[in-house]
Amino acid sequence: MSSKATIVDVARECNLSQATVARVLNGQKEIQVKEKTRKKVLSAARKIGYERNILAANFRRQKTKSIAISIADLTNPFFPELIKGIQNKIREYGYSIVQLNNEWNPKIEQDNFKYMIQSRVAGAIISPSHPKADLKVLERLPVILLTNSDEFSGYDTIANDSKGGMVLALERLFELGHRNIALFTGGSMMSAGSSWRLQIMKDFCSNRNIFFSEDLCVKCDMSVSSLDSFSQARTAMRKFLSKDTPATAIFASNDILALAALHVANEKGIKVPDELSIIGMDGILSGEISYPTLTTVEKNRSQIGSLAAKSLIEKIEAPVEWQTKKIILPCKLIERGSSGPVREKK
Amino acid sequence: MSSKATIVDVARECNLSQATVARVLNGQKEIQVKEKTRKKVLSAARKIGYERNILAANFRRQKTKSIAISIADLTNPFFPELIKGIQNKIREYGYSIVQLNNEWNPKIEQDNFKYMIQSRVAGAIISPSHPKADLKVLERLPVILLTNSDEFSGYDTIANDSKGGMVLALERLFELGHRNIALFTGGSMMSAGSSWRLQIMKDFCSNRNIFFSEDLCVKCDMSVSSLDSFSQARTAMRKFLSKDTPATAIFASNDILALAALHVANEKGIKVPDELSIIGMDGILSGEISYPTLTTVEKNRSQIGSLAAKSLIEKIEAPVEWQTKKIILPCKLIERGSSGPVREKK
DNA sequence: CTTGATTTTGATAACGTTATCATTTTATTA
DNA sequence: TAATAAAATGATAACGTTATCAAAATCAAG
Repeated sequence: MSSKATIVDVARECNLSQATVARVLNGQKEIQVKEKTRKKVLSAARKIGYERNILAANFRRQKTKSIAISIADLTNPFFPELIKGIQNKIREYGYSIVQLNNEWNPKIEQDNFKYMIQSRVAGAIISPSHPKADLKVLERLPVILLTNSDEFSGYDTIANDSKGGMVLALERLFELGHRNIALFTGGSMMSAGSSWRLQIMKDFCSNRNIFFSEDLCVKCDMSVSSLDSFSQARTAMRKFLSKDTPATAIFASNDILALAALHVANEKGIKVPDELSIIGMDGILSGEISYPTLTTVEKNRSQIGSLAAKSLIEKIEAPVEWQTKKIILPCKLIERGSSGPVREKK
Repeated sequence: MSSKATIVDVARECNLSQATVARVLNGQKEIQVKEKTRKKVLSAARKIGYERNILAANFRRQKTKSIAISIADLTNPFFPELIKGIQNKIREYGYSIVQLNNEWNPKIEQDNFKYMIQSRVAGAIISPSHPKADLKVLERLPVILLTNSDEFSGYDTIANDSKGGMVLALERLFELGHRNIALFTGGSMMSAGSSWRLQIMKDFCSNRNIFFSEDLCVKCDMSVSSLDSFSQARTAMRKFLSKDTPATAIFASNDILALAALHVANEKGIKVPDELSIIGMDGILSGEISYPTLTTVEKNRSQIGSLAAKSLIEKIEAPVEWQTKKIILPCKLIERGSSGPVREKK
């Protein structure tokens, strides 16, 4: 006697039609059934151990209460909190998460898209693994993209205002008296590169009339593994320091790079922040427990997740036409131990 | 003309029975159909844009190709890599992941268990959120637990040999000349506490005939948030140092605690590892990028995930009786920058 | 060519729910 | 109380696949 009891069994047990039983057990709104019969049904259901067969329900409705999350790599510190934000939001609405990772492999990503369609997920939240990810397959599926790339016009997107965030950090460093600011960037998988960051840097420096040279701009190879990136950034930092640069501050385009710079500074006995200020970007855990703790431009991943989930569910359940939305969230500067006022170099 | 084409449509298109079409399109082994008809079916399917309806297939079979992962908190650095390991393994077998988090809330955990049953997942990998988690609902579901708690006899379990790992660290410290080793433990959600660690410590010290006192044993409150735990552990470390302890080394039962100790040591100008060796446990990313990098007893989470997935799939697809397995994986000592030979204190 | 074995194909009944009507019961009003 | 409206329940047809068995086609051997 496994969990085989069906709605029909319950109906037989309580002498009611299966339609009525269905209304009580799986009906949307609690309307349209008498309290007395409801009780009768519920007790019968409990008695014979009825468990709803979601498979049958999904099949009949031709849709599920699942939403797919497609990301490249869960071990990227960016994602877990994001997914947590999504999870907490969708739980309220009774949806569950199908987790799809692609390890930066476009082929796997494509397969995952196809799977979403075939398995009739209700919608998807996608962090495209490369700027030209092919979303054609997903035509009719409600989708929210986690990106601010221009490549995806016509899609709903949510992302942080990285440009604004960068300016936030630069302005703060300026305020603290820094006039020689280095820029560490990593050409990531997603962004076509670091060109826009360089542009912002140039603009910023010329606006404030402060020194800038290409020497202050360090390009680090970003790998798919945080650890490899860290190691490569350390090498870049060592090389940078060997040039005896006049920089009193570093802005790094992500926390891993910033922590690498911090690590080498510690190694070389350079006092942070007294001799060198470092600001990163993202707000990962490691930056909160490093020594000193890392000042960073935080991207509120939990909030992004939560908003993405909310938008997606609205889109899924929207009765009428949906207006494409592009949400850009401001970043927040979190000042911790790695930044401070500039000090004269002896 | 949405993705409505069914197997019947394909059958009509190519003048074959739907049974034959089904055999070609969704049949398990490629046997039992002529090459000529196979071609005919495939081209017809492509022509009218047939997409398999997994919902219908799942319903008919009364089972899915999904496996559930139930954990407490995805932002715990322990889990992402674990899930990655699972994901990579199950992809080979065509399964997908339903991700269920419970935020340490037993009620949510229980709901998640129920959902697993109702949605007919093929199996589940569960990290119980507390030692007495109620698994009765899951009776007939193939399940692998990620725990080495004794509470779950009769279940398949996989976990690292934490006890052996701890001894590994202690022995190494002894080898390096340390004779005053402090123990930092955090009463976690799962383990009934740190009592067994204390016991191992006592045994170890008495075996080697080295000094031990309760003063060398520091209990830190572990919170659900890594950051809170970190902060509480820092307080504990400061208090510990204020007692001017003779300890030349610290073994911490997890990396967050170890990093907190390291952080305070840096703060106080205590040279690690010259004046103080610190060894943690887990092998989280933050320990690889801290300054100095953290020596730790690594739990290979990716391997655990991969093994759990493999076991689970074997169990799911096992035609006959399944023998309950309890797998305990050895830990590995990763020596990095925070440990070294003892040095005479002046 | 026949016969029998084997491979390939066809016809059709589930799976358990939800949705759509039709029907009955109850409530409301004149 | 009759007539009507409203609420509650019942009967039943899908949804698209897979599984089972029966039928037809092909092959092998005498």
